[in-house]
Amino acid sequence: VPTGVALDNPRARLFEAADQILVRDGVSALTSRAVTAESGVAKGVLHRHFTDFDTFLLNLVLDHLDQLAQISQRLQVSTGTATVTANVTTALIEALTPDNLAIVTLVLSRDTLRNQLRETTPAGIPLLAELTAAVCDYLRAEAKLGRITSTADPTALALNAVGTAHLLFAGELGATPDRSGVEEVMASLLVGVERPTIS
Amino acid sequence: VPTGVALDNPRARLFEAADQILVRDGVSALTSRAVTAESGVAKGVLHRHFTDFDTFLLNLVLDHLDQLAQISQRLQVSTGTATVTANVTTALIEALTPDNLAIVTLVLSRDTLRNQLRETTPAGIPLLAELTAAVCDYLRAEAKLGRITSTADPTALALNAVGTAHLLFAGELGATPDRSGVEEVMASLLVGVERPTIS
Amino acid sequence: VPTGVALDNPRARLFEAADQILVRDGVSALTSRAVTAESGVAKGVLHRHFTDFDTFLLNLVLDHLDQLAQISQRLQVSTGTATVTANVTTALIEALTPDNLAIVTLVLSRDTLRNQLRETTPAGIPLLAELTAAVCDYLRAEAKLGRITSTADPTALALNAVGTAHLLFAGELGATPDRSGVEEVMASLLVGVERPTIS
Amino acid sequence: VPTGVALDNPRARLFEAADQILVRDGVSALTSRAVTAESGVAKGVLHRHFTDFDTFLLNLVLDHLDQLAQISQRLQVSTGTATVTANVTTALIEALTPDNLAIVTLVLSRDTLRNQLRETTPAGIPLLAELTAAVCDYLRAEAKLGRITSTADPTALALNAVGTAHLLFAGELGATPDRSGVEEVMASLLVGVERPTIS
DNA sequence: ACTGGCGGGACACCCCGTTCCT
DNA sequence: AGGAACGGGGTGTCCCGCCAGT
Repeated sequence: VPTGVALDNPRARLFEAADQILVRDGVSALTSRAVTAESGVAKGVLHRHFTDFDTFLLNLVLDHLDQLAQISQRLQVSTGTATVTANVTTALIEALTPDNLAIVTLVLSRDTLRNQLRETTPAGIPLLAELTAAVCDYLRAEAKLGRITSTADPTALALNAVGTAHLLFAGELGATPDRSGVEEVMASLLVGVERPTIS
Repeated sequence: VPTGVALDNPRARLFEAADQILVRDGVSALTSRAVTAESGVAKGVLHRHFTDFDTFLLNLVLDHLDQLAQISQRLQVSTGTATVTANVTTALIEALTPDNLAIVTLVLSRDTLRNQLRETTPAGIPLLAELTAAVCDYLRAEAKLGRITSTADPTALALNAVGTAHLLFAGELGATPDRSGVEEVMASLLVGVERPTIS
Repeated sequence: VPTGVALDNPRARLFEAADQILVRDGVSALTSRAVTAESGVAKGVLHRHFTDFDTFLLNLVLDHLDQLAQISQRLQVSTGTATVTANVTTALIEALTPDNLAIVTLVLSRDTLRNQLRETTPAGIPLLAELTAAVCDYLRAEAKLGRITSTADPTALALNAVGTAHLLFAGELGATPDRSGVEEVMASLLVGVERPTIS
Repeated sequence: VPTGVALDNPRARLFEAADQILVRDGVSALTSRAVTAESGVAKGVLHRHFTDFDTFLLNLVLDHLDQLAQISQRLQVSTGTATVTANVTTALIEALTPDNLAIVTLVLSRDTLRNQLRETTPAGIPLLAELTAAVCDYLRAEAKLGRITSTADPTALALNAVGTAHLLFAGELGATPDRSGVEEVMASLLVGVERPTIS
């Protein structure tokens, strides 16, 4: 049943559909047909808005990178508030959603995709590298405020936090672990580093 | 083209070929044809030794799990020798080879494979979960010897070490990072935990 | 791009565009999109003036049949003038233009189109059958005038003339053969049939 | 139901299937899938034996050209036997089968195909041009035997015979016209040219 | 036991005819 | 009138599993 109406933000719709497929059926189920079928649009729509399916995937990752940038910004803004452990925990939970974890797996499993992302993420695993950098920046800011000890290495701590969280979150299948457990792990990570805020 | 000649240990040859393909071309290139072609063998050979390509992949992972078990054992044996940092570093470098990292990605990208591995690895990411458990056991043993503080949480430390190392190793593409860098990161992880050995 | 302006005789414009496409790019290039694009018109215009693309094609052929009817009439009017060979040659050259030859190929390659034309052309190949009938009528008229021998079979001669000319013209690709060559062939065909005009 | 047995002359099977499709369903129905389905063969078989579907079509035409060459040879061999009219009629009926007529239409409707055939058939319509040449050669041979008048132009006569026959045969849809009718037309064509054989 | 062709399915990409909102 | 979308189809390609020969 052909309709002459222009779709409302087709890119976003396709991205959303791709996310649902990734989380529900895994990376191997993410085909162009599956995306268009999931979003209830014609096959040609994808190729009208993206030159290639590979290009679509690349933009899908970039879209998630944009969302991650917003989380990073919120983390940065939270500097000096609450506790360092809480702030980092919040950011990790927000960042390592099933969507984003699936995106990470997608990038890892598609070499061409990863190669294309070498421009935005020259080193490390896309998304995780950016997240690590954001946590690192945040810790550096907290260090300036004196909320973590100056002897702590922000780079190592960030790598640590993200690596641990990734292992933790990716281990569960689809289900996000509850906040208290994550916070506990993060606290043990930052023990001896975080200073109690003096009020 | 000779026929009828029995191959010498075809399973090992196929596994080796699969590893080479994984490291060289990525998980998406690991097809049954690629495996048989890489090992210079007819397509039918794979199906004579494995009922299914999925079964082949499962056994490939199990093969790597066996190798990992040997590394774990060596780690356990090293208890009390050298330094904790050095021992953990050695184990991580031995365990997180490009081969094994590719196997991890392979498992993550193939849902059926991961589901089949739920029997051997009920929680966590296959290979990484086993590695974490091994490190945890090792740290517990060191704690008994008093080489790490009794207040340290071996589970959290192990998760930490493996998560960090995975992020570090998987970030590089194919190239293993040099030992000194890894040892540094592990040292910062174990700072305040590892006690200097009293001689 | 002005909108709302009624096109000047859109049917003729579309037909003309179709002819250009046929001659330039061949029958396989004659799609609805090509026609509207060639005539610089929106895709919907074609369907506003024709219920169907098949209907458009049918009317395209009928349009050429109309033009052919005018040629036939001119041939009939020429009875008694000049020479029979010259008159037939003129009609064939006028009729078997690259446009019309492409239309013949179009009809031959589209079964539905040919079936629809069974009403106007019950037997033979559309356009060629009509042309043959016209030549036949003309020859009969000349026979009445005594300009060709009464023993000649006009039907066979007409079939002959058109068949030969079709082979000759369709062999060239786009280029119409020069008149002298065609006249020569027609003369050899009518040798022993055409009587020299007694003045 | 896969069978490991190598197909018996797959090219011939595919050609035969293509012919059946052409005659039954027309040129527009001749797709690669239709060919493999008609011959009861897997899709990949066509691409295993031909690099391209276009290449397949080219070879299909060349195959028919080969068959035509055999007919031409039989015509040449018949020189001096029976009557010229009978021999030409036989050749035309054998050559202008529904198969070959469909092939002619196929070539006319596919520009790329025709362009590729410019090497074998530089001028004229493929198959018809070769047939015309064969008839011309035959007539020349008969002229040497004195069975047709030396004043007759073999080239024009051949063009005439083939053009007329093509019009006649292609006018019928699928059904070959009966021999007597064709022979009558050919006789009228050769009247005044063929000399009665003196016994 | 190994070899190599086949069956069948899926996928990306592309084109076509058509509808219909803006 | 213009242009986006739609559904269907076609091609080339890949991949896995299978099995008759060798």
